[in-house]
Amino acid sequence: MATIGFRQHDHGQCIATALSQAEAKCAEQKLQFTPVRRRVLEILLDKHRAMGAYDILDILSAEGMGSQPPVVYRALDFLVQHGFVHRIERLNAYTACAHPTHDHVPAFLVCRECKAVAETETELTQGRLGSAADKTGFRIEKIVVEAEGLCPACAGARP
Amino acid sequence: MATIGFRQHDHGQCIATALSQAEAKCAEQKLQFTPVRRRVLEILLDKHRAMGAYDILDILSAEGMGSQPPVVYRALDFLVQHGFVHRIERLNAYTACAHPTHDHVPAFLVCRECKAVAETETELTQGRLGSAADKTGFRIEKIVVEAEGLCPACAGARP
DNA sequence: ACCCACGACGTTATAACATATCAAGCGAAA
DNA sequence: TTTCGCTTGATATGTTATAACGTCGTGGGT
Repeated sequence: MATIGFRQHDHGQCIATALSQAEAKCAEQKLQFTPVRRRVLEILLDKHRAMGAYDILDILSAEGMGSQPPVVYRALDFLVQHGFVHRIERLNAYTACAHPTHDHVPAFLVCRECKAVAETETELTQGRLGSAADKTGFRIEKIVVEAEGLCPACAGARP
Repeated sequence: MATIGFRQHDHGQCIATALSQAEAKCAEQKLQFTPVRRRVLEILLDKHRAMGAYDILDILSAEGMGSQPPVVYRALDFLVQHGFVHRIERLNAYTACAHPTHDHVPAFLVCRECKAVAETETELTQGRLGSAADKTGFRIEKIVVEAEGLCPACAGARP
């Protein structure tokens, strides 16, 4: 299941697995996997694409789970903080993590046409960025890598 | 002048140089380096840090150069498009390019405390991101690399 | 059993960032 | 001189995010 994205897969299974993994991790770390948090993760897994906070909020509020922005932002903060969800800076949007079972520096391929997002991982930290940080005494805590371009489908549609 | 940032330098000189380089490049490519565009670049060079569009707009409007958001966004679009300015996705902010004379994939070190920004360059495009793109048929057009952490000053202030 | 500290959630309001649209000015090309 | 293209002016609105404050429920210490 490496480099998931732009490909077919058993989606019901994929959602169920991810949800139960999240549940397990929360139990283990004594985190509260509350209904709102669970539902937000479920929505992101289900759509399997980057979604804006307000897109998610629309769904939540249609289901009577809170209709104000802070509700969804708090849930997203929690999910991001614990690695279940990543924020795509380029889109101001959020997407479920494709490999939540281990720590990693995620990297994204974002289609500028259809906004589809594929997640992969990157080594980095070394290389020029790391050495620039060392030289200047900068202490890196987090790295964002996002590539923008055309996904196969959109490139095919108008090549 | 590689990896400028978090360091002392002759700032007046640095601004003058960058401005005249921009001017030259615009002349060469028949681009209009209009007063608003010039002033926005100058402001970013002067502050030498990431600034929000509305921070810049405040300054512009105090000087009578247009007081509505589109004015500054249009200028920023122009400057970004031609490589004089970079957008920092992590901050929804903008910063003058540290090496505008050649094409490059910029990478940033962003201090989460004081929002200072240092620019460096990165190889990338190869490595796992490139190979993931190849595998899936994704066509990369642009890459964003941003590291968040603590700059020397802020790390020193509370270590 | 009590209470109280803490974390989550509800709600209002507002801040911050960005764009659509249409009209007007102005210089260069035809 | 007319026309074209690009820049700017101006209004309105859309989108993303957070501040601030109150309430509620749970679980630990007494």
